[in-house]
Formats: sequence, C-alpha cells, structure tokens
Amino acid sequence: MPRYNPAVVEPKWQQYWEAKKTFAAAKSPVGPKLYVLDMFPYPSGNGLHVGHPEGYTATDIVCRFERMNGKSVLHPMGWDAFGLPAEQHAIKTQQPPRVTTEKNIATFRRQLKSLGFSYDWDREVSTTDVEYFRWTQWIFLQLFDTWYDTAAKKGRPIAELPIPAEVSAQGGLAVDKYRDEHRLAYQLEAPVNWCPNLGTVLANEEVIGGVSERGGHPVVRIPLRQWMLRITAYADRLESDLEGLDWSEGIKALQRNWIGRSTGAEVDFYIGREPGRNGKPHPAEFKQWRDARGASGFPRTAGPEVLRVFTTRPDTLYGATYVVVAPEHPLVERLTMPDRKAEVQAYCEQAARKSDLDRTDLAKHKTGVFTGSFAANPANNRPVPVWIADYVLAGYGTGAIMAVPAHDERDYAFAKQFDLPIIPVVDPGEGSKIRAEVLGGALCYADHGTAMNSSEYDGTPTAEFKTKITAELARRGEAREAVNYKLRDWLFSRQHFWGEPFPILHELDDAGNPTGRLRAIAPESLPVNLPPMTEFKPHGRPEPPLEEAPQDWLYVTLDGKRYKRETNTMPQWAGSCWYFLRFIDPKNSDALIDPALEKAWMPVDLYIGGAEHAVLHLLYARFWHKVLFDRGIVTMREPFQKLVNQGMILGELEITGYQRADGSWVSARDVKEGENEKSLHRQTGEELRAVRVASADAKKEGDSLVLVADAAIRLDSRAYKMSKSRGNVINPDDVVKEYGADSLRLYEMFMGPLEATKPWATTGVNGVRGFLDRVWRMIVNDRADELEIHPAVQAVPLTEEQDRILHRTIRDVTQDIRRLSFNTAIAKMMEFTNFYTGCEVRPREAMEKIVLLLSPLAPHIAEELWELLGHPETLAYEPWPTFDEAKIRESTIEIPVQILGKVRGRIIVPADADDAAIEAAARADEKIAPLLEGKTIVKTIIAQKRLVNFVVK
RNA sequence: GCGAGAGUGGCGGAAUUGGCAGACGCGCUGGACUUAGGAUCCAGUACCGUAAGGUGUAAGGGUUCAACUCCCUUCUCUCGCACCA
Repeated sequence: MPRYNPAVVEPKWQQYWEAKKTFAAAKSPVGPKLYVLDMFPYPSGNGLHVGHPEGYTATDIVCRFERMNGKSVLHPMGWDAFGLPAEQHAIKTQQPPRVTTEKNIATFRRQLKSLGFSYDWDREVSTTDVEYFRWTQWIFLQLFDTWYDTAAKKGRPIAELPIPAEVSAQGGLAVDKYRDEHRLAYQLEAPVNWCPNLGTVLANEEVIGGVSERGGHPVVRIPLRQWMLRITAYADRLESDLEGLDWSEGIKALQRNWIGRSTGAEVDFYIGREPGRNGKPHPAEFKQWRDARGASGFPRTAGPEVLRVFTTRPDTLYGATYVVVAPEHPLVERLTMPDRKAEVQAYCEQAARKSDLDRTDLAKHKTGVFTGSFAANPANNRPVPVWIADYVLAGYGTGAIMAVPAHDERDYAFAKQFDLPIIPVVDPGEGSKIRAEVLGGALCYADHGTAMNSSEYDGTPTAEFKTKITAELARRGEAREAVNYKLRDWLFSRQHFWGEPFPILHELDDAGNPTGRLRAIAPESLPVNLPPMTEFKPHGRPEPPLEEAPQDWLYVTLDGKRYKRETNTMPQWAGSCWYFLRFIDPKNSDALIDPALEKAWMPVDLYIGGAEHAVLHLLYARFWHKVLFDRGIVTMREPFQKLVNQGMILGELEITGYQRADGSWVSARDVKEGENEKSLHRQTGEELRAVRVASADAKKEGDSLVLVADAAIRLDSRAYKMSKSRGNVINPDDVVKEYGADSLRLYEMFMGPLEATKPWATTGVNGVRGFLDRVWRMIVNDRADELEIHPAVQAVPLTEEQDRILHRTIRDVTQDIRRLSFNTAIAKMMEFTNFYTGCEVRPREAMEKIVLLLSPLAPHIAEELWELLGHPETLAYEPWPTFDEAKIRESTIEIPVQILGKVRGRIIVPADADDAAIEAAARADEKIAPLLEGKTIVKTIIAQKRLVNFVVK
C-alpha cells in the first residue's frame, strides 16, 4: 500500500536537491532578480525552535514561487555565531568556544536541511569564520577612517577632516587627537557592570536589581575604556530614510521612537564665571555679557559662564522658575556655594551609586539639592535658583534643563516636593475644564494654548510663540534652534573572548606604557585572528580576557615601534550588520563584495525575522550600510526594502485553576499576581497553587471559563511563551518525525497571519497532515501494491465546473502568496481538494496544476507527485500556472435580496443581467413579492450585482 | 504614563473598495464501512427557539439603504519604550 510516507519522500528529495544543486543561485541574476533574506539565527545549544521555521518557511514559499515565475532568486543562510553562551560554556567545561559553536551549527544545519528549505548552501557563512570577520574588521577600519561632515551630511575620509589652525599649531600629537575625536569609531571611558565575585563584566540584562543574574553577587558600575560608534551622527538620516521603505508602520514607529528626534531650542542662562553676592550673577558683568552676546551671536559650545539648557518648549521660558542640572554636570562644582558643598557632594555620590534602573524606578519620588547659586532667565533677566537632581539625565540634551513646573509633569512634581514657585504661562483656553486649576497653579498643563504672564507675548498661540521667542533670543545671541535625539552612540566593545578582535594597535613607549596614539592595522594585513587560548576562566580584573592572551599575539612590533593589541572584542551585533552583503559574494578574498554584484543583487527585496530585532539589529545594520554608502562601497542608501516581522509562536493553550494548600478551589477572579509570578489570594493574600485543568473539566459560561464541577470557580485560559521551565517547548525534530516536514511547514503557515502571535496546537498539525494525505490519495492509487496514479486521474478535458474551480484556485492562491497570506492560500487548496476528491474523473491537467500550486508550501510531496505524474525533472523551475478570468465567470449568479438590510430571499439570474433585470427578478421572487405587497418602495439599491436591497415604508 | 497592535463560534482563524458574518482547519455530535480504529467516507455543528422567527463580530453611541469594516467614548489583552525636558 503506497501510503503517503514523508519519512521516505522527504529525505529522497532533499538528497536530490542537494546532489543536483537545484537551488544554487547564479553568480549574477539572469533576468529580474529577487533577494529574499531570513534573519540568520544564533546557533544555540538548544537547536532549532519552532519559531525559526515560521519565517523561514514564509521566505522559502516566496522564493520557490518566484523561481517558478522566472525570477533569479538569491536565498542564502548563515550563522550569527559569536555570542555569550559559547563563552560561558567554555568557562564551565574548558571546551573552546569554536568547538561548541561548530557543533551547534552542525545541528542547526541538519535541522534546516530536514525542513527542505531552498537555500543556496554554497553561500553559507558564519560570522565566526576568520575569512568572514576579516571583512567585519575591514568595515571597522572604514568606520575608524571616517568622520561625519555635518554640513555635507555625509561620512568622509578622516584625511579630509579640516584641522583648525590652533590645533595644527600644537603639533602632530594634537592633530592625531583631534582626528581621533572625530572618527565614527572613537574611544571613551564609559561605565560597565563589574562583578568582583564573578570576576567579569556583565551585560545590562545580566544584572537584575543591582546584583548578578547568576549567583546574585553585587555589581558595581566602574568606568572602563570603551569603543563607541558615532551612530548619532546618522540619526537624522536613519529617521528620514525610513520613509521610502516598505516596512510596517509599527516597526517604523518603533525605530523613530528609539531615535527620538525632538526639536526645540538651546538657551543660555547666565551664571557668571564666579558666583556673585548671594550666589546671584553680578549685574554689571551680566549686562556686559549680554552686550557681548548681542555682538558675537550664540557660540557653538557653551562657556563656563552660562548654563546651556535644551527645551522643546521655549514658549514657556517666562514660566521657568528654576534650573536643574544633572549630578554629573561639569559645572556642578562652580555652581555649588561653599555652604552647600557637603550636601551637594553627598547627593552626587549617592546618585553615582544608583544604576540607571534605580533612578527611573524611583521616579515617583523626586530627589534633589539646591546649589545655592542662581542663573539669569534670559526672558526677563530674573535670577532663578539652580538645583541638582537626578531626574535630569546627563546624557541627554545639555544635561541641564529650565524647569517650568506649571507645564511639565516632572518639574511640577519636583516643585511641589521642594516648594518652588509655579507660574502658569500657557492658558489652556476658555473651553478647558481644568483652566481654573491650571491658572491657579494647582494643576500641570503640558499641552498647547495661548501665552500669558509672558509680557509682550501674552495671547500668542504656543506654536507661534515658540518660533518668535527662539528667533528673538537667537538675535540676541542667547539661544538657537536645536535638535536632540534619544539615540545614544553605540557602545561597541565587549570584555569577552568570543568576538571579533579590533584591528587596532596601541602604541607603547619605551617603558611599555600606552602613549595614547592609535594605529590601525593595514587592511591588507587583515584578518586579526583570535589567539589560541588554553584558559577560559576569568582572570579577575575588569579588563577583557584577551589581556591574558599569549604575549606573541598581544605585542606587535611594526616599523620599529612596539604596540599592544586592542583586547576588547566587538559585540555580537557586528557580524549581523553586513552579512547580507557577504551572501552576494561569499568567497571573495579580494574585497568585501564585488561592486558589480552588489549593484546587481542589492537591495534585499524581502527580509523576514522576529520582532525582537525590530530596533537594534535593523538600526545598526542600516547605520553601517549608510557609512559604506558614504564611502562608496555600496550603492544603496538602505539595505532592506521590504521587511516583515513574523509573530511569535506560543505554547499550547493552557487552562489554569487555582487551589489553596488544602486543595480547595479559588475562582480566578479572586487571584492576583504577586512577585516572581506567584499567585496570591486577592483578599487573604495566601499563596495559591496554579494547576493545569484538562479542557474536558472546563466549560464556557457567559464570558468566562469555569470548572464543570463547580461553575462558581472561574479559570484562566491563555497561551504562554515557550520556555524550558514551563515545559511547553515544541521541538521541530519531533514534529518532522511524527508528521513530516511538509506538515510542519504547512501547519506553521496555516496557523494564522504571518505577523500575528499565535498559540501552537499539535492537533492542528494533524489536521494539515490529513490534508496532505487527501492530496496524496486524490492522485495516488492507495489500493495498488506499487506506487501508481489513481485510476480516476485521466487525460481528459475538464468539465466547465472543474475548469472554473481550477482557475479560481490558481487565481486565489497566486494572489494570496503575493500578499504573504499563506493561511488563506492553503484554505483555497483544501477547497480544491475537497471538490476534486469527490470527482469520479480527475483530469490530469488539474492534478498537475494543483501539484505545482502546492509545491512552494509543501515541496517534498509535490516533487514526489510531480514525478509520479510523469515528469523526471524537478518542478522547481516549472512555469507557475496561469488562470483565465473568463473561465472563472459563471453563467448564472446568485444574488441575495434584502428588505431593509435583512436578507429575505435569493434570486438566480444570468451573469450578464443588467440592474433592471435583477430588480425585476427580485420583485418577482416568491419569497420577496409577498413581503413587498402593500409597502411603498422608497429606494432600491443594486450593489455591483452582488446584492439587492429594497428600502420600504 | 507614552507609542504600536489586537479583541469575531468550544479553539486557530476567514471576510479586495462598507454589500449574504463565521471560508478553511481543529474539536464535537450522528451515521456508513469495519474484528478493531488515533484509518477512511458521509451529514451536522454561532447563539436562543420544537418551529416560525429572533439575536449576534469586546461594551456603548453615531454616520449609512447597508457597518467586523468608517467616526466618537469606554473596557480588556499583547508588545515596545519609560524622568529623553
């Protein structure tokens, strides 16, 4: 009995494709090209997750579909294989990360191949391949060699950086330093999470509540020399270039949000070089300063005699009743009056100890300290007190703000806390319910309105006022328009072993100490390989593990000078920033990519991956790509034309009930969530046990799910993220073994829309397997002893109905695949199969067409049936079936007839009937006619031959 | 708090521009064939009602001949960001 047996069929075709190199892409596209890319996976030790094949199947369907439509398809796969787990494994077991990584890659490769994806495996790359990261390092050298010309809005070679005369006058070292400060890759002392007990530096996500995730050891923030990438220089372009991309608005919004552009003004508040009497600026000096500013204009950088603030609401300047600087602000010392010194110092130290998280968590309760000094509000020249508070972030804007408590929630809370004056300067308008409270200073109002308490500007609408006052202050040299971004420069170094080494050398003096001069490795001397290491245990200092590398790696002598290698490594993001370029020309040893091939294949036409990379990976990759564009290495502004995020696949739906310790039930309504996901009784607070309830023991009552045994006990029903600890992880290998790869692929596509989050249901896999079984039996004679065509399949013409259904199916499936609406495409093919299975005679032509339609989604069974139908070659390049709209049209159509919007009958009319004929038929219908009797027809609507509606009285 | 997305049968989900709500699948019920079935085939399956009929797309309101779809208000859930001035 030749039953459908994927365990035989699938390996057979996988071997065929591999042996014949069916899916090897041409070096350059022949005819129209299509570059379809999956976000390449991190090959973790756990193997493939069912989430991976979701996106991979979607791209595979598109690729197979478009090959049949004559496109030259590039569809590669590789590995994002640097990463912490391999290093942690090495620390535990002494097994080198490369060994673990390669083992994991082998597992992933085997699993992906078992799912029949049509990758061009000849192009496989791993970020950990030395020949790959050679070019990652090469790109770093480009970043190092580039400065951002803000006037030209373009990255340019560092050699073209204009050197100010006063810098060149100071000599070569000063020039070098000046250049280093302007490179896109630069060094900075930045705080890291140092855990003395573990002897290692931790990533932010490894620190929870001030202690290490592993072991719960204390973590302190210490400054360490780091490499930074100047992504902020590209913030504007990263935002504005989103516009032309075919990405969902949601993802664009996420990126815009992350970049966080806000426009406003920088305003200088005069403080004087030295504090005057009572901490207030000296009036005479202040006047002098104002006159000078009027002449000189607004300087690029603020001197120590002013506090420069950034505001998006310059219109509220008259309401700025105090100024706040961050505890890290460079002028803290100058601002602090002698009698406040102890208090200020204590406050700043305390703030330094808090992590970023602590600072924001305690947002409700504002803290701060008065410096004792005052700054002059440029709107009215009045002195306002200067405070220090950690609600102002040092890293954003200028690290100082003008506080307008009447119109900013945070300033309002702070003013209330410390009893500072609140002056309303924006009138919400007479229509506003809260106007009286706002004008009385009892409520904060952050929206637009009209100006008040703002001298000659009173009555000006907010938007107009903003530009007016900014222009006026700019004229006086006290402010300028300014743009700020939430986006920060990218901390690009990690204190890990398992990452790309930086191609940078630090010059040493005769005593072996760094001189501060950097030397980039010559591009032709790349790659800088990782040194062989025998010991992976942390050496106990915050410096990177490569500090313990063998001396002959660590120290280099070039041109008679001694250098020490950079021992930081790059973050995991680095390799994934450009892998899509390497896939185009993976074996090129002379260049990152052949420019002709880049031009031919880029951009990526379709990029599918998880939403977890919606911000960082995409932003970083776009940034690198723009730098490469500026430097003439690539020709496209943007790498990813169309982006789709597949939704998460959750575990099976779970019904949960709650029990007390004695086993008695508690209704879910009385359960609240405590810490660590513990369930607590809402009233008594006692801890409850969450137990899984079988679906047979639950029933729906009204809107809620209750116990069959006791309808008073409500239950929770939801699907959870798959996780080892919950024990709801589905292993794709098991599904392939039990149902076959085609069933897994088909099920994941049938679950629902690609972008939706959906729960797994194994019964659903069984369902699509049933469909494949039916397709098989529609074509294969399952009663014969040998594999042979079903006797019902005959080389005869199609009946009119068969033809109509065939052509309709071709049309719908084609459209649905184009829209990435695979669930409905599958439904249409199920309808086809249900119909044709019922036919005594199944024309061969129809069978061949359905096999072709099915082949992108379930390629193995399709190839097998295609072969059985007498085609010795793969169907991968068969032309995609076409349809004839004329054949889909029916000779008669059924039209529902409504009276007052309710369906009361149906009529059958010739397809070419005009509106008058349709109306006549509707009036004459035996169900409709009696209902119309005695009524006045006010209006008759005949909608596109799809519906008739009588409006009667 | 801000931003994005979603809410349709017992479940996953369908429904070009507003035009027959519930395609397709799971599950369930009944039947056929069977020694047997987790195989296969047939029929039924939103809810209330014996029926005629009525009611239904988170809740409420609106626009329209006609609303899952458009507008307003509210609620719930998911995801992201979170003192960004």
